Amino acid sequence: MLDIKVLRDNPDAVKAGAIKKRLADRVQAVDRALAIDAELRAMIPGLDALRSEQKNFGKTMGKLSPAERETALARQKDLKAEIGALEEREKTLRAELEQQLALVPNVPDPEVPDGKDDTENVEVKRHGQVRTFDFTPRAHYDLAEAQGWVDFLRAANMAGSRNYILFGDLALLHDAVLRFAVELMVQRGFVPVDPPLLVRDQAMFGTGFFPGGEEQTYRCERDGLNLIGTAEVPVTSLHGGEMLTEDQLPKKYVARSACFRREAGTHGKDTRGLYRVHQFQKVEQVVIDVADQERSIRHHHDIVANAEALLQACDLPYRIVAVCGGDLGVPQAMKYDIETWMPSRNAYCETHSASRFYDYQARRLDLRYRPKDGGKVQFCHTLNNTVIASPRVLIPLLENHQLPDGRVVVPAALRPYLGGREVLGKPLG
RNA sequence: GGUGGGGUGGCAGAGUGGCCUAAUGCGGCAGUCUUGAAAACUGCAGUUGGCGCAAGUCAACCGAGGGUUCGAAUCCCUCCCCCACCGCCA
Repeated sequence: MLDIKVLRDNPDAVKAGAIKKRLADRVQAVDRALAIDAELRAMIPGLDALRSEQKNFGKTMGKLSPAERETALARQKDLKAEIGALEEREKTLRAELEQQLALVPNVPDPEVPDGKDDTENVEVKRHGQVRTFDFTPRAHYDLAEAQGWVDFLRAANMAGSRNYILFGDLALLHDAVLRFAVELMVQRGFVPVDPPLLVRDQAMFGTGFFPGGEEQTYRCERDGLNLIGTAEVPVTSLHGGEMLTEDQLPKKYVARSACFRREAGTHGKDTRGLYRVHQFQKVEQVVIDVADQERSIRHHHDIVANAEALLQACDLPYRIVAVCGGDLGVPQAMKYDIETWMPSRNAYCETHSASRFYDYQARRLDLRYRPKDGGKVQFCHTLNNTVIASPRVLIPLLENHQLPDGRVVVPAALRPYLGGREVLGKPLG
């Protein structure tokens, strides 16, 4: 949610932002919001004056003669009807304003590259050597199935497509990388959180997933609850509705959680293997801090660096892209994706997504703080980034670290989580 | 699931139809005193919106939404949440 004042002062910039995000259909929400705002502001002074008159009546009533009292009461009746009608209109307008304002996307920062979709994201950094194989490397699904580490068929039978069952060492590796990720973040001062996975609509709305993301979300209709697609939702909502004090900030949280995504509209895309699945585990980092653009940008770089540290510790080649306007979501002001090299796909593929929102989420969540210097109450800034998502990260781990015989080398950083083992699997024929 | 008690400003906590324009305390800010700090004292101060260059001024807000009333923090209804006890249960 943007401040209505931003729309008033700079409607063209807000509209240009929506167009840069390729959300042209939401441009009209700006004009609608402004029209409603104008009507509200035109009627409020009159309404306030009437309410003022009504309110003052109680003080004078006692001094009136019976006859005067009669006329005064008649006037009060009129006032009541008049105020009632105006309040009805005000209520409708405020609801509509809220609705339109909720549709207005956050304005992308100037540094966000122009572009229509993820093919036009701009690489800003590349790290690590892409491995060249002197044997024919196996794709992770072939390798894992041959090792008896994964079963897609039985998973599909019991749960439908885009599901998987991990077994044995791969189940352990999955857990190892997640545990490593949590510990790394705890070392870096983040507070571990184990949040609810089923949340109310307000949390989905507050983080900007609703309206718009309903189709991607599993919903428990009879309880009115939604399964989270990322721990960003409950963790960013953690202090929703609260008034924090500046000395409580920044809040840095790390949450490991299961994540659920319907992947509607992706039929036929990435159907093979562990890349695009309905349920996965993710370690997510969330930062909540004061309303300071420069600090937000610094946090943004920090949370990217945290993810990089993890990938480097796992000896995985990756690159960072600045996500272009057309690939940016509604609530983000700027986003970096980290893409890790996946030999079977012969490409760098998204494994991390680091976003900064400024106060867009905080406004929707009513997440505020009181500045130290006694200044005006402010909305917080929020950011988040993946630390690791598995099983997706198992793809590069298996494929980049495979041996010619189908065994897999464990990166040194993960060995403590696997009983010190350096290699997983048995030699394949 | 059942019964009962609650939800008031940053926090605690008074307030059962009209001087509530929400007491009081804590915390916060400014000042006096002090080498500095603490204590003490004095003053300022809720949030949101409208109008205004500003001082200011008007309105809304007492968990959410409806209702009764000339008038609601206060009475009624629905919902949400918290606490206590009982039942069931991982």
